[in-house]
Amino acid sequence: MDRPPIWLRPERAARGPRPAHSREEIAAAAVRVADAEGLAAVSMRRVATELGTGTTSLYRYVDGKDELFDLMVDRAMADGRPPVPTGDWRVDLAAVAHAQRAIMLRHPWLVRLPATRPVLGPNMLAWLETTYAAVDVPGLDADEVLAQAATLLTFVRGHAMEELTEREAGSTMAGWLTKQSQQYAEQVIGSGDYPHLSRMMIEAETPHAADRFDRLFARSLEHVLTGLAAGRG
Amino acid sequence: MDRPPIWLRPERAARGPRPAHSREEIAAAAVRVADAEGLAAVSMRRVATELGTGTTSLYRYVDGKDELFDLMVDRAMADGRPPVPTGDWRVDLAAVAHAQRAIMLRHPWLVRLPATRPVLGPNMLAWLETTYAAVDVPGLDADEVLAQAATLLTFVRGHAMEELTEREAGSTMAGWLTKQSQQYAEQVIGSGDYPHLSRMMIEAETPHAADRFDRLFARSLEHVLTGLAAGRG
DNA sequence: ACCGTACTGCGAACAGCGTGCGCAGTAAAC
DNA sequence: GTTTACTGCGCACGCTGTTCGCAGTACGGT
Repeated sequence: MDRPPIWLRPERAARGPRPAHSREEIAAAAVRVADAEGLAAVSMRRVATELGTGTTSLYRYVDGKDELFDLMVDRAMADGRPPVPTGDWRVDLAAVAHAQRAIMLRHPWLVRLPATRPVLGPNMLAWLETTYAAVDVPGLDADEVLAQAATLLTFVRGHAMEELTEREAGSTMAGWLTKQSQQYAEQVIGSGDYPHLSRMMIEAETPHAADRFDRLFARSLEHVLTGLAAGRG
Repeated sequence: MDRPPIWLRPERAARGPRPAHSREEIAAAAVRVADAEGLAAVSMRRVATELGTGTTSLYRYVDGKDELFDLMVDRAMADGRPPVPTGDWRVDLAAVAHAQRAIMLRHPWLVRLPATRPVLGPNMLAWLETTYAAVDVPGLDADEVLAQAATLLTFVRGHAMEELTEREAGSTMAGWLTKQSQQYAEQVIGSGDYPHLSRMMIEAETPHAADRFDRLFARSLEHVLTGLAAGRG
C-alpha cells in the first residue's frame, strides 16, 4: 500500500485511542538494547518486551524493522548537537567530524547498519544542514558542495568503522593478522610476496598509546580537509 | 573449540574422503546468488542447494555464516587485479581507488556486509600490499602509511556505499527527499530552518548526466589525494 | 590385507526471527 | 447514539543459523 515515510505520518491519529507509546520511547528502547547488547539483540520481540507491550503492536508504530532502524539512527543523531558555526569552514567541518565520530563511537552499531537508504529524520537533517552550511560559500556550485560534504561525512563514517572493527578485534588490521595466528603471520612474512605488508605487521606489534586512534583520526582528518581546501575558491 | 581462521585450515584433510567441493566453488556460488538476488538471498540453505548438496554439509567447509561471508569478500577481491605499480604514488593510488570502486559497484553487497572483522584472504592481502606499496616511501613511519592507506580505502568504500544507496533509491540524498514526498520537501524548505539543505534539494532536482557519479568520484578522489600529498615528504 | 581412525555428507530438530491476519476494544466524529 | 477509524495483540506461517548424531569412506599404521 506504499505508506509515506515515517517522518510524515502523524504520531497520533485523528481517530481512535491514544497510542500507548511515543516514537521517542520506542527509539530509546531500541537504542538502549543495541548499546548494551549489540545490534543482533535488537529484534521486534525484544524491543516490544522492553516496552512491556505485545510484539506485533510495534507494527502500529513502525512499518517494519527497517523503519525501526531509521528511528534508531535519528535518535542517535540527537546524542550530540551539531556545533555552532564560527564562520571558519575548516574549524566548523573539523567540529562536525569530531562530533560525528563521537556519536559513532558511543553507538557502535550505527556504523554496522545496512544503510540501504538515507535516513532523513529531523536530527539527521540538522546535521546535514550544519555540514552544508560549513561547506557552502557563494560561487561554489551545489554539486561541489554535495561532493565535499559527502567526502567528509563518508570519511568520518569509514574511519569510525575501521576503528570499531579494530577495537573489537583488539588490534590493528595488520596486528590482527599477527594476533590471530602467529603461524599465518609468519607464512605471510616468510613468503616474501608482501614486503610492505610485512613491514606494517612487524611495526604494528609495537604497543601503541591509548589515544592512538584519536591521533590517527586527527591526522587523517587534516589530510582530508587539506584536500577539500583545494576545491574551494 | 576456537578453530584457526579459514585461511590456515587445509582445504583437504589428511584423512577421510575427498571433499565434494572446493572453497572456490562455494565462494563462487554464494557470490553468484548475492550478485543476482542480493545479500538477503544468501542463506546457508540457498548456497547449499546451489551446490547440489545438503544444507548442513556446508558446515564442513565453513565455521558459520560469517566465514562464508569472508570467502565471498575475498573471492570478490579477485574480480579485478591490483594495478601494476608505476612508481608515481599518486597515479598508483588513483588506480587502486578506481579498481576498488569498480569491484564494489560490480558487487553491491560488498559494501553492505557487516564487516565486523578484517578479511585477510590471499586476494585481500594482495590489495593491501599494493596499497601500502604505493603509499610507502623511505622516511615515512608505519603509522603514517597505515593512516594514508586507511584514508584512501575508507574513502573509496564510503563513496561506493553512498553511490549505491543513491543508485538504489534512484536519486541523490537530497533528491530522494524530494522524490520521496513532495510534501515533506516543501515542509523542510518552507520551515526556513534549513536554508543550505533547501538549496541542495532544489538544485538536486536538476537532471544529471549519466556519468555524474564517475565525475563526482574522480573529483572527490583528487581532493583526498591532494590531502594525502600534504602528509608526505 | 586389514583394521582403526579421522574424516565427510547430511537428515532431523530446535530456537529464534520478521511479519500478515483477524478480532476485540476504544475514542473521536457526526 | 451510532458510525468509523483507529489500537493492542494472540496466533500462525515460513524462514533463518546452527547443533547433534549417525552412516559411510578413505587413508595411516601394522
